[in-house]
Amino acid sequence: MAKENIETKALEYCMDMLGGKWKPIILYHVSKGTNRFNKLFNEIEGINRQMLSKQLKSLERSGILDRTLYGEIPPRVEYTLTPLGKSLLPVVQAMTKWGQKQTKEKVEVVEVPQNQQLPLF
Amino acid sequence: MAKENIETKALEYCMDMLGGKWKPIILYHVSKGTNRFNKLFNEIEGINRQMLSKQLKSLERSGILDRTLYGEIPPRVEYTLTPLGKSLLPVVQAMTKWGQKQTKEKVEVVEVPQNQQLPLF
DNA sequence: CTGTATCCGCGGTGATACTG
DNA sequence: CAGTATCACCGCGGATACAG
Repeated sequence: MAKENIETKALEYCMDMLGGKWKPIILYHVSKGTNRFNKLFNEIEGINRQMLSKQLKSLERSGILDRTLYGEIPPRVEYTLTPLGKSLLPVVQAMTKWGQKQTKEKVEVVEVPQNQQLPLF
Repeated sequence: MAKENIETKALEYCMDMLGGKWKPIILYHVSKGTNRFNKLFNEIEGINRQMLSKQLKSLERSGILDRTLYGEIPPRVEYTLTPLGKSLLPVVQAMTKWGQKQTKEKVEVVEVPQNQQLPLF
């Protein structure tokens, strides 16, 4: 032992933040400028209010989103990315890019040659 | 409607592949060259055999891992990344990098200035 | 060595209705 | 407009034992 894996901890930490079905999607929409509850609710297909509320609260607790309540009638709430949330966008973007590539290549299944050693990590 | 969100679908697709507690961690270890069952089992702290088996099978079904069984006694199995699996490494790497940064900055909490508009997406 | 079988708790996820 | 309350399902994740 003794070799406590730093990368593993980092991955776990990240998955704690981004885990679940909705969080990356919410982050994406907020990053695009959608910041009000019902707007998010309408744009995110398949979610219901409770889920949206729960996930928003979770993201808020994690320090990824800020929630601003304006004391108006009718009430207005705006969600914005914190600096921490913004730092997460490259990750979301990497996931998006990968997903787009795959869903596209479903059609044009090209023979992918065996890649050589990737020097990642 | 009609505005079916491509990025959202891409994100969902990616989360289907990488979702759950263990998959990114397994991918990371396999990418580092650990490819035998018990080696993975020993290196991944906190997992049990069934979970490892389940996740490996799931990754195999997703086309992310290849499983090679050598007809030897005792049996030997090796897991390797498929091209699809390799294409996923940048995503895992992005998550790792983010997680490392955050866990480090826990100590040296510098005042982070308000970032200007990020042109992501 | 490399798994599978069985059993189970808990929480993520969800539909619906109600509230300030 | 922006949530919360309630109820329920289901499968992930896990402990332990068994198998080829």
